Amino acid sequence: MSLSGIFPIDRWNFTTQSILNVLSEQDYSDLVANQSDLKYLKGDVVFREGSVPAGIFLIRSGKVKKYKVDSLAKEQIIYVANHEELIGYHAVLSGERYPDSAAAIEDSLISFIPKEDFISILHRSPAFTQRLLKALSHEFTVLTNSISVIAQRTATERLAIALIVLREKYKDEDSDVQDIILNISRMDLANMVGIAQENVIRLLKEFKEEGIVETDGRKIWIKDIKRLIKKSNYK
Amino acid sequence: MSLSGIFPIDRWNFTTQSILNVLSEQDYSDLVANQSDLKYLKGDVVFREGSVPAGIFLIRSGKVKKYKVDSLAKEQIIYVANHEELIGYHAVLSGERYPDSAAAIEDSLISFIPKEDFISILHRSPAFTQRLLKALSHEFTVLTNSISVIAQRTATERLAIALIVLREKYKDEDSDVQDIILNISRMDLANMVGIAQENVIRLLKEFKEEGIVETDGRKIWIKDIKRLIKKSNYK
DNA sequence: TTTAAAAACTGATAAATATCAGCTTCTGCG
DNA sequence: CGCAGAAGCTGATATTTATCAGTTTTTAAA
Repeated sequence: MSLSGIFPIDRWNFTTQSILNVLSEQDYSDLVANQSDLKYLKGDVVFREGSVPAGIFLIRSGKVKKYKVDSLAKEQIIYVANHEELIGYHAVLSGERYPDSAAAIEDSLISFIPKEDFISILHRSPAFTQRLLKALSHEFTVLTNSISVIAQRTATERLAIALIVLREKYKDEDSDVQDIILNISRMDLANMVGIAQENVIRLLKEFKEEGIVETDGRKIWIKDIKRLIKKSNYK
Repeated sequence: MSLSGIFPIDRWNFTTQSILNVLSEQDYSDLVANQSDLKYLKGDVVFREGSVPAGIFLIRSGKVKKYKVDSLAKEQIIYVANHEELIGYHAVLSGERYPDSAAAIEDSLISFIPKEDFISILHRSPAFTQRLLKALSHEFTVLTNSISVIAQRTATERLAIALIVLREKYKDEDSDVQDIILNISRMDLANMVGIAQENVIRLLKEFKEEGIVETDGRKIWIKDIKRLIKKSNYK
């Protein structure tokens, strides 16, 4: 799962994608018995920091950003969740309010599962519980990684890392196209990397001049992943 | 548990301190049956990033920093664990190598519990598993918080927050002294806050001139927690 | 108690990043 | 299609933070 044999991409992704695989057919159908499917348009909020969780969300298709909003209205994106990922379950498990918010960054189809059903399956299936423990522990690795990078790396390195991670998320499984197109705003990029939006633009320009990326309007093509990894200065 | 009714201190602390309370007497004694107590001197490494976990650690007394070392040998402190806290269990649960390192920041007494015993109790006690799920979910809140603050706040605000959080950890439960003394090096502070050590010193000087802290050699007294919270600009 | 190493501290300067104001280009909607 | 609002872009400047090259103080070991 290592990208180009150098960049440890698995340290940047949660593994919630396969969580539900450990459920028996019966357990799975019980879990989703009362689910409701909802369409979210780009920008729509799924849940908001500080509110009380009523259940968990399973992303059927699309992409969702998890973020915190600072007192000064500055947004920090913590993670971008992909299709098949589970979100919003931490707060249910810890019995707290949501510590972050979630919003669709592209049109998404998301199933809502009431927390009672989630908890009931959790009590019934030790395998599911074990799988969740494993997933949460892996998340710890991912967040730990993020803290260290945000605190210690330069803006250029951080942007490079963000692009590498996003490339993986935007890679369509069944196509072998080399140039992956990222469909993400400069603003969202800035909020992932923790720098000003203007600086994202300037750094992208730099990458463009070096042939690492190409842009057309708001689209971003990754042209040279090898040099992007070099830019990221990873390990 | 809210500090001065303003600063949400619980968002900065893991809740592993009470994890073992849910165990029955039998389970607890089985868990610690093969434990070995070890003394760690200030600076001693407990485990190192990248190594394979053989068990978990229970801090009996003292304080331990969890940190990542960057490629350029820069250290980022992720968390400071206090007595009664459990560390090193994520890697056991996720089946990965340690994603971070741990080292004593003061002389500590730490019990090592073999991973087989930990996992066996985990399988035996659903209450323990639930408690761990809860703890891990809460950790998610704490790390999320850290990411947002490190990425978005100024050095002054971050240092203020670090001091508030440390004050809580250095507060002796059975004394009602107002001035809490922090026993932490400027370097460790710098590595928590993600700024240069020289700037920690300059900011501390500023705080000193404003009567918020006092220092004597490497000791730091928190004199005015209210103004420190104001400095942190929290919420 | 002396002393060498480590940690704390200082001022000057360099580098990185943010902010601001304005301009241009996209994009979706009537 | 045309148009308004949003997003992208640019250059100048301000601000923040890091780096460097020391000096002083503290600590712990001989």
